[in-house]
Amino acid sequence: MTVVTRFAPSPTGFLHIGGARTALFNYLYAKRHGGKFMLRVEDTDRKRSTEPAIEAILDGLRWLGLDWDDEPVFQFARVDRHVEVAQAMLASGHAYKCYATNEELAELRAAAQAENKRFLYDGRWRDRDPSEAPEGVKPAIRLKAPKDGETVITDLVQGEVRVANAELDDMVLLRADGTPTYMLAVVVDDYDMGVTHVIRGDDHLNNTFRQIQVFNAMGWALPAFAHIPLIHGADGAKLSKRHGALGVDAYRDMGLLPAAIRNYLLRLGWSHGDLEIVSTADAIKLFDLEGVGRSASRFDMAKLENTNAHYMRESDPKSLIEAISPLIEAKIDRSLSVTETARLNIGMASLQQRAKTLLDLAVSAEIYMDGAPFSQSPKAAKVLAGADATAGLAAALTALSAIPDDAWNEEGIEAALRAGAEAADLKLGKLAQPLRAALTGSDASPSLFEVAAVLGRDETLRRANMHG
RNA sequence: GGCCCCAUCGUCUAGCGGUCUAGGACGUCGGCCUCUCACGCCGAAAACACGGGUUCGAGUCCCGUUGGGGUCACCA
Repeated sequence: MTVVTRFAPSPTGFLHIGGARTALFNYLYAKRHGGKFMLRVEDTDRKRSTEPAIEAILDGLRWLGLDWDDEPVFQFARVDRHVEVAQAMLASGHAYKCYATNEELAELRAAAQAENKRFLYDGRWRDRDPSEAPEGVKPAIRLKAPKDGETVITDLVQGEVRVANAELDDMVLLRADGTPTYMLAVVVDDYDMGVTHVIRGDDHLNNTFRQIQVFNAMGWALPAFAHIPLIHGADGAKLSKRHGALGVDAYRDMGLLPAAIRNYLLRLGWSHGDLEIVSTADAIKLFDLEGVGRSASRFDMAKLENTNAHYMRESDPKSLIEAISPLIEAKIDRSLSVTETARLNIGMASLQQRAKTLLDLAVSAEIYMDGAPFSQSPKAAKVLAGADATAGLAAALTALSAIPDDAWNEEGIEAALRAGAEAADLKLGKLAQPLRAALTGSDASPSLFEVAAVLGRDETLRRANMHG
């Protein structure tokens, strides 16, 4: 049997981090088993579903590299089929028409609330003759759910979960206006799409009991279920929009790499011994549902950033330059010159060692722009204002000026600066820090010898002289 | 509140009855390296929620308590 998984977001907002992880797990599971990863847009709520949300979700998945197989299925386009199934259930006696009005239902709900009890539809039309139907009331169609016994979910993550059928009421399959409910639509779509493994957040666990009843009513084989724990915010509460849950686009804007997000999300709730760094290629070989934990986990930005820093270091310098060029251009308000790009090509390897995000990287790369440094950090200013800064800088300048053009490289610069320090009877740091402040406007940067080499003789001396 | 789920360092987790004086990672704090920063390396503090069982033996199995979470629509 070919594995078919699916990610089924409702397009009422952006793709948040929890959805991204659900998609990831579905993707990995399908790939692991050589199956298909499908996308289904659950847009049956016409009031809340929006086109921009659909785009945001699709873009988010694409950006994360979670490409789906086949065309996305739009649930709303399948209403006829959902209605057809509801009618079949009506015909087979697994469903019935319910003429209870909204007012009646509201009363029941209020009564239940007054007694501090949960509202359960009482099945008042379950066995009534249709001839008793009131005039002018359009019926909803409800599932004739089993009243006795229990419904059991055999979940690949949660184990066996059971509930007494008395706890479940006859849910609505088709609304009075003839539109299908989510509960009906999911089951029909999962069945029609040949979904073999339903991997979703465990906020759906309670829905699963009812969905199983629909599968049973239709005589359809059950897919395997795997309910993965939710991701909570740093405070332990559910990650909600009000709680600062962000769309994946926000993480992109923070300068995070998709590979890093995939790795972080994978490890959030899944483990394979002590493995921490797992590429997606490796994850496809290793991912299993047994490795998924059963308790909710908290989202930890610091660890995500650390993972991101790791992937930054591993990245191809060219791809990073491509990624940050637009950011730098926005900052300097012009295109990068050939010289500047050339400097980045040489300097990137060590810049990327130091950045946690693309944003950091773009800022650190500014030192290689013409006209930089664009600002001076307080610490750099302090270094330059120090008592021995002038002497150090002068010694550095003397040493630098004496370097012939053909020796202007990392080794040559280092040799000259070290010799200059010795000649002036100063520690290397006494020349290096003021020079660094002058060249970069900061007290921290890649190797000074490298920075000077990348900048070239003229630009280096120009910057150094501004403080000399 | 009913029902369901969960419970190891601050966080993510390893652990699937004895090898646990509980391991790894992030973070934190020291130190080394060193032209600064970062990387890297070395080291430290830091956890089995509680109470009962079962067992020769429990972080690991069972029950309860407590705590946390989810869910209770003619939303998805």
